[in-house]
Amino acid sequence: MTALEMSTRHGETCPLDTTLNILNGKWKSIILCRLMNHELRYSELLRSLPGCTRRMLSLQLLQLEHDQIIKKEIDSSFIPIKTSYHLTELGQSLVPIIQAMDNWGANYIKTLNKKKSSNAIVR
Amino acid sequence: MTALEMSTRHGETCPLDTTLNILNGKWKSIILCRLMNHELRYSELLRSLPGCTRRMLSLQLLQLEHDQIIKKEIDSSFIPIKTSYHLTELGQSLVPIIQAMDNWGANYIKTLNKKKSSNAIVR
DNA sequence: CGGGATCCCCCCAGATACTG
DNA sequence: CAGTATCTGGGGGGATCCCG
Repeated sequence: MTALEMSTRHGETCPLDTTLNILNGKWKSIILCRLMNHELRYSELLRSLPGCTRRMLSLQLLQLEHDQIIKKEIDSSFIPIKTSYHLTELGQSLVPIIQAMDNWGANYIKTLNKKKSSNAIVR
Repeated sequence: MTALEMSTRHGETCPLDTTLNILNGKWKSIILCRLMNHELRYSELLRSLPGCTRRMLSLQLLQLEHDQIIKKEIDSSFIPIKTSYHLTELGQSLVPIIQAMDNWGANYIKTLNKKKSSNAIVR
């Protein structure tokens, strides 16, 4: 089921939910981070995601592909075959949002840490 | 467990993950949408979220509160007591991101629909 | 190398009942 | 009114094996 179908099955479509459904997934956001600058092969992605199983990587990649955020390229002229993944145009258009969320997250973390240390002083 | 703790327990902290952990949750995004413009009471929120159980609403509100995105106000001078929820400053700072994600989602949906109809013509 | 199929466990969330 | 407590099942995800 695509992110779009997920967010439209309840009657009214909430575009925000569609976006979150696309990014929602244990490894999707970090996968997109990895693919932001250059394409990567399956095994390269796997190695760059400590703790991610092959099953999970495949599932997450499949969903991102169904949502047309990434595209798979297969080079079967060699054995063993090589596959690589890269962002589609739609995926590229998501990059600014991802960066904005990353920036916001960094600021959020800083703010919380600041609060914590000032609380420590009060104590 | 807060969104920050969730995203830091694996060693390296990914701010993007922190942000997504905050928004990640079946009802959180739509709750934030409801609270974007004005505070709301618990029962008002519940009524504005068809399909959301009281249990789920309580859990989601609790998490958003722990992440310091929203704040609960209790007026116990009356019986029955009245509680209301509103965005914190941190929560307010998230609004532009939410709107950007909403806009992107709307465009995404349009793009997919356009593709689908052009495919229909080809067929 | 790059997956898919299968089994299985645990946790999330729904239903229901109770409370200050 | 504004929540908690308890029980329960269904699905997400890990482990393992298989395949082109």
